[in-house]
Amino acid sequence: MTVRVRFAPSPTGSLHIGSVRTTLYNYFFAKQNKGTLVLRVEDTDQDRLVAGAVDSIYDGLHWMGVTWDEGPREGGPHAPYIQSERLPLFQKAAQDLVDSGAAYFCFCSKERLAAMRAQQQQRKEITRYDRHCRSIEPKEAAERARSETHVVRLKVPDQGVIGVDDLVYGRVEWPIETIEDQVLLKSDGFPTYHLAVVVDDHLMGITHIFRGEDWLPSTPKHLLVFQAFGWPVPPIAHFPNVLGADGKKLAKRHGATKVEQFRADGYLPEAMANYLALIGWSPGTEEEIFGVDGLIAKWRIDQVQKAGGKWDRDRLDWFNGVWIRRLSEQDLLGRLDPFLPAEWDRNVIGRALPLMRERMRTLAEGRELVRFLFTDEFPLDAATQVPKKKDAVGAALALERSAAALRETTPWAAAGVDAALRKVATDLGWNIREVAHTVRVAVMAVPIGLPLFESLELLGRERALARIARASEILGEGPRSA
RNA sequence: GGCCCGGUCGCCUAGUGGUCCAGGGCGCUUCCCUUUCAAGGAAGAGGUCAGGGGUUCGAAUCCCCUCCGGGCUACCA
Repeated sequence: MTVRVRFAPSPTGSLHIGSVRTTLYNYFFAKQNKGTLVLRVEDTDQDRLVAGAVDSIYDGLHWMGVTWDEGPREGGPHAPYIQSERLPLFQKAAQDLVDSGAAYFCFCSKERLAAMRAQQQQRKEITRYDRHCRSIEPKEAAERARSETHVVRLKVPDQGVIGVDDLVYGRVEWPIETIEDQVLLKSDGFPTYHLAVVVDDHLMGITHIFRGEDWLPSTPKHLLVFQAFGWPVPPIAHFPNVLGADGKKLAKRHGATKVEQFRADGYLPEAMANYLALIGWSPGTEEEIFGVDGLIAKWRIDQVQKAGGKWDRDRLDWFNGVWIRRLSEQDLLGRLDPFLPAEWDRNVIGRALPLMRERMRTLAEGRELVRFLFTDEFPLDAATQVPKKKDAVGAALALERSAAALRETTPWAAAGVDAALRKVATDLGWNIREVAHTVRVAVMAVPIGLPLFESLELLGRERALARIARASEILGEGPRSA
C-alpha cells in the first residue's frame, strides 16, 4: 500500500512554526516511504478565515523546502482540496449518517445551548449537550429540517470505552460517556472539523493520520465518526507540542511564531528545519546537524518524543550560525542579497564575506556587520573611543599618529595597516589592542565587529582617514562638553 | 470541575532492568588562539532521573500512589 499522508492547516493566519514542525514530520514520512503528501485546506469556519493565509502556507513551506504532490494549486485525483469547495460531500455524508440512524437533526438554538451550559456549570455538572433533540421522531425531524435551521449531531453510544493505539503515545482510551453528541454539520451547511477530517481522510485515501498533540483529546470523536460510517481507522500519531518558555503552547506572546518572521529575520531554512526537527525527535545518536535529506533518511516515528519541547532561540541561533558557515561563499552571498540595500556594492560585500561569515548568526546580523562600509552616518561617542586606562588626550594623539602612519601605508592592504598601527603602538608605548580600539571606534563606531585591519583595507584610505579626522575632532570637544 | 497527556542538568535531548555514582548539544564559566567580536580548541560548573512507596540480587528504565505542568472540554480548528 502506498503511503498517503496529509497536512491540513486552517487558513486562519500566517504559517505557525508549530504547524511547520508537524508538516515536516509528515513530509519526512512521506518521502522516506516514497509516498504522497497532500495539502488540504480546512476552511470550514467561515468566521475565522484570514486573507492571504493560503499564500503564507505555500510561501513558508516552499521556503522550507517542503513540497507536496496534491493540493489546491497542484490538483490531484481527489480535488478539490479546499474543504469549503467540498460541501456537498460533507452534506451527503451527514445525511447518510442520519439515514442510517447514526446521527440526528438538532434544532436547539444557540441561546438554549448557552443557557443549558450555564446551568450545568452552576450546578458543577459536566457541560455537554443534553440530547434534547435526539428523541424527536426521525420522520418529524426530517420534516422540520426542511424549514427550520438545524445542525446534525452524532448519536454517541451511552457507554463503553473507545481507544486508539497511537504511534507515539501508545494505547489511549476514553470512557464514551465523557463524549457528547458532537455537531457534525453546522447550521450554515458547513461541516465541523470532526466531520470534515474523517470524511476527507477517508475519501482521500489517507493511510496515516499525523497531527499535533492538541488533537489527541478529540480523537475519540473521530473514532466514533469512523465507526458510524463503518470505515476503517488508519494508524494515528500525535506529535508533541512546541512550547513557549513558560511551558504553554507557543503563541504570539512568546515572540515570533510565524515562519515568515524568521525568514525576514535572516534565518536559513536549513537551520529552521534542522532545529525544528530536533524538538520532539532525536536520532538516538549524538549527531545533530541534519539537512532535510538527512532528516528524511534518519527520522523515525518511534523516536518521536511524547513530552512537549520548549522553544529555545539561542539554540536556533546556534544552528543558524552552523548552517551559515556551511554555505559556500557564493551561496551565502545570494542569501544575503535580499537583506542588503541595493546600493551597497556587492563586490565589497563579496570581499567582506570571509570576515562576516563566522560572526553572523543571522543574515540580518550580517548586514549590520558591514553597515559601516557603506555609510558615514553613525553616531560617534568620545568616551567609547578612549581605551581603558587612557585619556582623551592620549586617544587623540593615538589617532593623529595612526592617521599619519596610514597616510604612508603602501600598498593599502591589511598587512601594511597591521604593521603601521603596530609601529604606532610601539612608538606610543601603547598596546596594539589599545590603538586598534581607538581606531576601530573612530572608523566603525563600535568596539566590536569585523577585524580592523581588513576593514580598513575594504574602507579605503581616504574614507578611513576622513573618519579618523572626524573622530579626532569629537575627541577634542569631548572634555569641554563634559 | 471533567477527560486525556506529560515530567532526565536553565533549554533540546540520549537512555526501554546491570556496561549510567546518567551521555551529547545549546546556553553559562575559565583558559588557549587573538587587533575587538566571533569562529575554533581545551577545561569546568550544572541533574535527589518530579516525590513517595513497592517489584527485583539490581530501576531513570517495571507497578502503585501523590505532586506539578500542559492540552481539550464551541454550530473554532
